[in-house]
Amino acid sequence: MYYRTPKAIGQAIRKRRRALKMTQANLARRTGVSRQWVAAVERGKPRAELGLILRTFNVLDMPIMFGVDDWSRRSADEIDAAVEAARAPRE
Amino acid sequence: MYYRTPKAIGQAIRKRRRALKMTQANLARRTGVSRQWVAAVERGKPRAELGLILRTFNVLDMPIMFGVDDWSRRSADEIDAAVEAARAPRE
DNA sequence: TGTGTTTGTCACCGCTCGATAACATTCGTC
DNA sequence: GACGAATGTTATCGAGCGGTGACAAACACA
Repeated sequence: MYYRTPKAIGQAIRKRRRALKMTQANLARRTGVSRQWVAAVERGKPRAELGLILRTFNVLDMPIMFGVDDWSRRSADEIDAAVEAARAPRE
Repeated sequence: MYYRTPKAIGQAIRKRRRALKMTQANLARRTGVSRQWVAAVERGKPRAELGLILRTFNVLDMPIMFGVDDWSRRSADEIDAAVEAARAPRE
């Protein structure tokens, strides 16, 4: 399972948080961010800070790793199309 | 291999970009960001936007997945200590 | 060495971030 | 339904983002 969008990241965070029986406020306190920030991120906030996201991952014990697709079999146009499809407005 | 800090993320992006024989300018154009942004992120910029980071991952075909540690075997204090150790100043 | 490319860094600007505080809404349980 | 907890949402504020343009340093190669 790969995660390519802020929305997917947010859903993963929420799922993991609930699995650990933590509230947003609890997670926020441990991470060192506001409760509102957690709420926004779980709902897919696209412009959240990378550093805070990573700290959230650490608190939830969900470190990331990379899966690498076979680049050589894809054309530049295919890549551009995939990127465009994954691109969301900044809202 | 897990990636827990902005610096580790930046190094992974640079390594992958070079493996694909792309310049920063080339990657920036495909991702839809400035060349300066790519340079800063590769050097570990902690407050970069999540959405732009994910678009960079997509362009480089390095989608992320999560490894999950065994939460039940770790105490809250251990988690707090690990988080504190991983926490970097915003610079 | 000389030339072009790639990367690092800076100032400026418009815009949004995240924290805080407050209030509304939904959820869970009785 | 009633109650408290959890979550969603908004306004305000200081601070920093990312884009642009510019310049210098580092690098590659003939």
